Amino acid sequence: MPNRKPPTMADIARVTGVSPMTVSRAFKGENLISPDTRNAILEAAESLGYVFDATASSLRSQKTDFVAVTIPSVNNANFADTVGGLSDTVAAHGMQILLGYTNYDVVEEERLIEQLLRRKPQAIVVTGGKHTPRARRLLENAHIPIIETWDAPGEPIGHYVGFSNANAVREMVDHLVGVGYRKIAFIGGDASRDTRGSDRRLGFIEALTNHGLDANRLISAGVPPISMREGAEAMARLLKDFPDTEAVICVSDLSAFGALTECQRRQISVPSDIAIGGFGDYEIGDICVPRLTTINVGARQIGVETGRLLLSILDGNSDASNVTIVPRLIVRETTR
Amino acid sequence: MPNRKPPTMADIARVTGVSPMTVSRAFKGENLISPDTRNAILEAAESLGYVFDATASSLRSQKTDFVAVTIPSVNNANFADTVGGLSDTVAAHGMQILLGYTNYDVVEEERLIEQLLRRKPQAIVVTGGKHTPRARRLLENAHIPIIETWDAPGEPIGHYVGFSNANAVREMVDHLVGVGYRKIAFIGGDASRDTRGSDRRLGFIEALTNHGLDANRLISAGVPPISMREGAEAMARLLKDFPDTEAVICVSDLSAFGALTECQRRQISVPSDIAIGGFGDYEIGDICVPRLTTINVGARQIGVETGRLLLSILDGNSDASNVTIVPRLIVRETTR
DNA sequence: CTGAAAGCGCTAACAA
DNA sequence: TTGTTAGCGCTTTCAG
Repeated sequence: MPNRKPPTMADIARVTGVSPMTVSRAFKGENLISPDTRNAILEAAESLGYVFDATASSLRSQKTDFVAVTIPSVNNANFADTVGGLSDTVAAHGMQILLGYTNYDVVEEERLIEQLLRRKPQAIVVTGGKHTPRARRLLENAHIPIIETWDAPGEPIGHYVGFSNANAVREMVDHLVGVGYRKIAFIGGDASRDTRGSDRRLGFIEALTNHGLDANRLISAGVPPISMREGAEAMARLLKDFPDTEAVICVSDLSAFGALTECQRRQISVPSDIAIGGFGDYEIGDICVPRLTTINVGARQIGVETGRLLLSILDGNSDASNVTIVPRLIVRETTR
Repeated sequence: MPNRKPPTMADIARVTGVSPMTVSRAFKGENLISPDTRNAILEAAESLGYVFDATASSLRSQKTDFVAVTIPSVNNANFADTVGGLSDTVAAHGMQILLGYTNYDVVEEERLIEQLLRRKPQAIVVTGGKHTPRARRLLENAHIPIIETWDAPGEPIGHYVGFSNANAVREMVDHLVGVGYRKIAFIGGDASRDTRGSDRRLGFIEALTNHGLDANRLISAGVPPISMREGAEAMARLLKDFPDTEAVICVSDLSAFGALTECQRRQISVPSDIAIGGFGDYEIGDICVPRLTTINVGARQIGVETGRLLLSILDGNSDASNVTIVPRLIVRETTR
């Protein structure tokens, strides 16, 4: 019958005839104790089925090697790419991501941040720059590096790795106007929840206004995140309410693809009858027929840069600087 | 100037004039101490900016409330749905997901499992039923509930919530043969890495053989996961190597959609010239034109059931039983 | 290169 | 309802 309790360093110490401290050193690194002792310890550990207890280590050393991360949704290729880039970058330094989903809701985000901070992460990465006052306070009081991503926040709490969603859309509007489109619409979600979506709509309105064009062709597709289906439904409404629309910008490639399918169902030709622009450069936009004009915001890059920034700060580089991502307009086949 | 060190329960105890134990009880629940004392403690905590230390709590109580989870890829809507369902289910009981990505590699999975076990999770959920011998041993020795998902493993380590990938594809083959298709192909990834993908290919071969049909139209689309683009490339190869193919089953909806776009680019009509079947019932398959015939495996349901099973086991229900998911064939427009 | 002592912040166990 | 004592398993610190 196997022992009820899992072995500890003390058990290994006893078996090997050394002190627990030596066992600890054996696990910590290569050159802290003699190679022979170390080998004996590691062998004993393996044969006892020892598993290092990160909880005890964390408590004593006050280092968890956790990085807390909040994203709006699990199921979004853009945020998944960011988390992937971040995870790969920090995992190389032995750090673990602690992930939570806000469901595009700042109240849920506050609850989540509180939960995550109890785990004593070494740093926290949040998506977006809008938080409840209490969430802001919690973050400020945590005394760990804080990185806001996917936004260039007006008042950053700590650092940020982001870009201006408004400017990105503005660039697309400028391009569309430049090639001759005048009656341009926007499909996005309800304004209140998704701040990045709102910023994109704002950029759209400002850009059209700057060109002296009407910015009243705004279709709300429901509560974020906007699905492909909601994009299709919004396109149906757009075609009904503003049948003379020449081009439409969608809040994401997913809704843009949905809008494209609606056109296909109605034998409306894209881009000759109507042009479509997306946002986010998802895989689908590069393969669908016709291929989607979109904006690449370097989702994975955001994660990688966030990881680098964070490691640099934790490394004592206190004047590590923010990263501003420059989104790239990618003109493909859904616009002329 | 603010205090350097964050406040502890001892600090709250001092301020409130009670013992640390009473403070601990105040955070634990409603009815352990008098309401007045509790309120005073919670107020003091808030004004001191206290944050509960889950690390210390975990060490002392030997309960981390972590659930470790390994999935092949961050960026896959099916696995994201599973994690979402699991996360929602266990979060209601105060548990936190600890997520890791194997990149479809059992060696990476082994490394990951070792890392995750150091955090002393209460349970571990792995995707798939194939592991390295050492990974198996680590899991068995962990003495926590183990749940294998997305597969009905031949030799389960602990519990499982899964289905037979082979049977699911078999069902689709039976349907296709039933409606008259005879020359049927399969597009999938390299056999070695993705065991679920291999099982699907196996099911394909067995089913065709059972019907007395040739099962030699096998196109390998590269290293898993197979992207939309790789699906398109595989379709191009299929059309070249086996131009008289009547129907093709793809290892996932993503590759199926890619295959569909390749047909669209070549003015090949689906399903009249060639039929396409997918796997996984991703959102895209329900909105693309024409809509994709596919198999729904209840990705989110797998997560929810896994969460329930796990909570039931942790609740002391030692004879909690495995869950076998029944995949549903969804016939839409890409097959006749 | 190795060891002894102490303690990280919390809570189990027992006592009042 | 509240308090006291001890200790979870590791590592910091200091000493050899």
